[in-house]
Amino acid sequence: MLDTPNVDRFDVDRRARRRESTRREILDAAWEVARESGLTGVTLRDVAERVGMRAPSLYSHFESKHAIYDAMFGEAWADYERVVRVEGAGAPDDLRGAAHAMSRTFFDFAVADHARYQLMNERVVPGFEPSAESYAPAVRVLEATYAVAAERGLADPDDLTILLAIIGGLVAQHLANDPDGDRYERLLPRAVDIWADGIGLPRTTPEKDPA
Amino acid sequence: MLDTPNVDRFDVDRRARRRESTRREILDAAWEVARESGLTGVTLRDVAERVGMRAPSLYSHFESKHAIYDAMFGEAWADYERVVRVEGAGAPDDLRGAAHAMSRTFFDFAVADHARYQLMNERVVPGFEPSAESYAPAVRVLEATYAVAAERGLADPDDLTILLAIIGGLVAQHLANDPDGDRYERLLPRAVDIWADGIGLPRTTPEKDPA
DNA sequence: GTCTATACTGTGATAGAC
DNA sequence: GTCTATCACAGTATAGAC
Repeated sequence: MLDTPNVDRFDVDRRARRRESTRREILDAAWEVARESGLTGVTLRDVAERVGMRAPSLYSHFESKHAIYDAMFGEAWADYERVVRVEGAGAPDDLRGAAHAMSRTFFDFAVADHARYQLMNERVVPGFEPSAESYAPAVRVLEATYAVAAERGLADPDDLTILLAIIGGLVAQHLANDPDGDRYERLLPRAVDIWADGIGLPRTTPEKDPA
Repeated sequence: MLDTPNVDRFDVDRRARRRESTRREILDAAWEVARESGLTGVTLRDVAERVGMRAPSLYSHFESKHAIYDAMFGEAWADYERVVRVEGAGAPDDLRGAAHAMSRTFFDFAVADHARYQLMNERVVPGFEPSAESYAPAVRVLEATYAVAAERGLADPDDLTILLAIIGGLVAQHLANDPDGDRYERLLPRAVDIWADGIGLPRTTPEKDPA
């Protein structure tokens, strides 16, 4: 007795795939609710209803509400990582130009989905802290950003930290004070240039020959 | 009948004072809970218990939980306004020096009480928006800041907006990533100098004679 | 006006039947 | 896996004691 049941590999695959797709549906519904009702406006009952379930059934797929937030967090940063990889490919060789491109990319991504940005970068959900696994893409993006800057001749990594604070500060002001306007978006190029001037980068695209 | 009851002005005063002091006790308790359990960790039952009441009794003094947050919001900005007035009195005459002093003041005030900063400057409480009355001191502080900068020769007010974003960005990073450390505090002077250099302010305290 | 008791609705979460 | 039932806890509305 206690023999291996008659379940071949195909059944296991199918079951795993089905389970994955249910998780996907739940996450899609959660994103939908977050965009409509705000990040903290997400309720399990609302999410469950959109996938044709009762709230407790969600616990078959996620350990808790925070686990759903956690999966969303990882997804958001993975999405941003993809965007950075695509747009970063065509980034200018000079540090100032790269800073402009990077800040634009970040600002646009941030502003496109307020709830997503709050989840990624602000501490809006009371008890939530991302797991190491979900945090990984965020770390990768940051490390890649520092590497890109170093390649383009950034002397002090602290200066990049400051640039990131500048951009984050403008995004925060935008979301808090002028979410539908362009008051802070307009300041973005100026802010980046102030930073570039402030750390002594050359004004225009530098020529290749040093002599 | 229906004569004016025998209540003189003293009784009215005393009652008003008693009412005010009860409000004070409630607000103090609310601040206490906010510092201990986080801003969103404040519950009416917890606040009520600390002032020796039941939760519904708070409604005799505040219309709602948001009304308590609103009073706290106004109080926090009024406190900061007071700090700015005191420390601003001894502010340097040059714009760079004033920027350094101002950013220090703001950063220290922000970091001293995380819950207070979240209430003042981040959108952490789901449905809460400050009333016009509570918002007033915040507006006054901002206007005064722009005035101080203009007096010291700031050419473009947008540049001050950018400075404020820089400081706010550093505070946000501090609170999110290194609340007990000094990783971002250390960057503050450098960030302000980058800004000052970037908008073309002289390096040292300028001398009065232009020739 | 101030406070309490009670209760209503909605939340995340758990237990157990099917 | 999904359900129903239920729990503990939240904010808050209401009625009534004082």
